[in-house]
Amino acid sequence: MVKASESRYHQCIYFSSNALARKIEKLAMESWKKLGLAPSHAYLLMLVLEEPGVQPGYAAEELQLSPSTVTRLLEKLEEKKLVVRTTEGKLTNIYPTPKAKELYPQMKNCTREFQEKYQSLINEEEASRLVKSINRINDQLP
Amino acid sequence: MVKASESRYHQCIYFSSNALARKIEKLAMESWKKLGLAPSHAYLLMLVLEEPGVQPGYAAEELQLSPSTVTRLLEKLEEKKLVVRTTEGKLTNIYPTPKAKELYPQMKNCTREFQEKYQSLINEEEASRLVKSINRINDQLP
DNA sequence: AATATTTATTTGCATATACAAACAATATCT
DNA sequence: AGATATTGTTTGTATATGCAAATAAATATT
Repeated sequence: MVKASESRYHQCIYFSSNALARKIEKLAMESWKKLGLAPSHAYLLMLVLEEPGVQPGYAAEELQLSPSTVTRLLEKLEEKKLVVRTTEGKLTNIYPTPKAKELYPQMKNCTREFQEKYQSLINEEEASRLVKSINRINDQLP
Repeated sequence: MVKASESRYHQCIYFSSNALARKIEKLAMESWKKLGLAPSHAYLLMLVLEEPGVQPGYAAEELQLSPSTVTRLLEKLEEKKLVVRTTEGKLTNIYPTPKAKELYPQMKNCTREFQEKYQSLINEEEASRLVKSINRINDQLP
């Protein structure tokens, strides 16, 4: 693999940001694999575990995903019997199943493992600066 | 939209990097829309225009995409009569069509427009620092 | 109260991307 | 030269994601 800093597009945030996201995604996938969950599924499920009854729209905001993506993720989590949705009028509430509750401690472990994994690869201080900087810029973007 | 810095996952690089990539992708899409090209198609096509005869594997490295993704992008560009592939043995060369060559100046404009657009939204110096920092970390990741 | 507007969620459709396997050709080794 | 390994590309299949439209319910307006 050509180093990012050697690619002809190294100065372009389009490539840098995409490449970073894909690499981090892959790292996260490794950590969550043992539970058979993709990172996005896992984080959504953790949100549901931490706030039972949470609504899809709120989850979408928290996870910075579109509502439709959250619907799709929920379909998968429901198939796996990890959440149930109850609809009252126009509102939907999402609840974790007992199976999901049992999984929670292992999920916390995966989170920790992921943090450890990427902090072993990246200088911790630089990583933390980077995240702050990315967040600041995310807030400036539409 | 909840600010990135207010989301419960604001400290997690998984979310930050994904959110950034999606936002930048959207910004880039706007710039390229007028030519009917998605950003990844556009950058691949520019590479082909700048290095006629380039091979898919090399393009994949430059664009930091997998070879199979490049194949898929090329299929689309071929459908649009913007590139042709010639295969000799196991090697493939990609060439721009005259139609693509005509498009080149407009493509350069889109690139510039995209740069301007995101630099109007983000403090230029901070953006440049961010890109450098992202590249450094990309190089540290597997 | 009837109509119009807004809000929350889901669907239909489309794009982007990758892994693993399949091919296909070339290079290496013996 | 023949067997084996390596390399470059494409396919089959799967995941992730979003936009725009469709639904459906709640709220506001007249």
